[in-house]
Amino acid sequence: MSPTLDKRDIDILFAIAEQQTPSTEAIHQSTGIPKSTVHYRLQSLKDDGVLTNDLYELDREKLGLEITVISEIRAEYGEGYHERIGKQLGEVEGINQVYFTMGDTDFIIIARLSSRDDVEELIGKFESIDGVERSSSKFAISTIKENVSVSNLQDYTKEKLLDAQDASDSDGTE
Amino acid sequence: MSPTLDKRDIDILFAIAEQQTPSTEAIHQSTGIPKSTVHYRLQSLKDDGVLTNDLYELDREKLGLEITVISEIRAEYGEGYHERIGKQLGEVEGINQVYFTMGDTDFIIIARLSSRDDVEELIGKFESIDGVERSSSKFAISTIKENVSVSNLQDYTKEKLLDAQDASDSDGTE
DNA sequence: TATGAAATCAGGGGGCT
DNA sequence: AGCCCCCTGATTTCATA
Repeated sequence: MSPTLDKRDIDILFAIAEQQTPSTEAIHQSTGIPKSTVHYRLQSLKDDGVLTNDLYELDREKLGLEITVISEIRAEYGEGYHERIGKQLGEVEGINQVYFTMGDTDFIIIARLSSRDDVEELIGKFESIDGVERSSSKFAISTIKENVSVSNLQDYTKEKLLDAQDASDSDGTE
Repeated sequence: MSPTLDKRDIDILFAIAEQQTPSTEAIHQSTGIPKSTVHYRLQSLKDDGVLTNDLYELDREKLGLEITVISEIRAEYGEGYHERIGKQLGEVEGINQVYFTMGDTDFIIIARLSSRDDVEELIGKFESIDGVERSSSKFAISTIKENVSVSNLQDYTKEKLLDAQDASDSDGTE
């Protein structure tokens, strides 16, 4: 089932990462691989599901999502519990990442929000999920490294994002 | 300084997220906003730094990076420490995200690796960074939700990724 | 599968509203 | 700012090895 990428595939993927663009032309220029071959390989990578979608990277501070919350969640144990709870966590507005872990916590989630009120709301939301026992949250003072693409927008409603814009307009960040 | 996105900008961004493509044409079709206006708005979003780069989303399991490690790191306190340590953490091979937090830990990092050996190596690496006191790591059994783009490749060497491919070839995943 | 050449189509710019 | 229209050039297809 493994796609088994060879050196050429990896070269192409790195070229995309380095030049920050998936353009056939750019890949061709930096790797020397003929344009149509690049095209051919890219097609295979997409078919194999290695590359999924082509989306822009997004600056979430600029979107007004300036607060990063990292929460550890402990949940009741039972048949199919993780799956259901994990799924529900993923649906909570603002949650960008959900990891199911082993050890003393069951889930670790990372959320991006625009206000203190949102944080309270977030915690309220996941504590109200059936099976969630308790949670412990931390703020990230700063995000030193993280890549996120536009698809994360689907974690929010348009309304929230518009509110977030208004908020950052009036808070002197102008 | 805030870019102040209006409803139209948000609509365009959501269109990209929903259709999983940043194509001017696709955005035009789904929003009804004229092509050249879409073009104009996209340009502004790029100029403002809201949209950074256009990169593919990547399936890291398929790349052979099947292990997710989440580590909490405690570091010595001092002038400019976080900045330096955070930067060094970001440079460790395999680390995809670095958050600087408040509370009982100083950094939370998330790494993607391909083998047990890599995990040991990873922990060795960040514990050897000057100023790092101790760390506690968890494995994610599964990643329920997460978006990542090709730029994450820069967290690895080509060699590692090729090795990862070999490993998944011979482990019966074929 | 890989490639060169040819055809197609989307992206980007000029200028008017 | 918004938008129509045209042109350029990148993407994709096709035929061949």
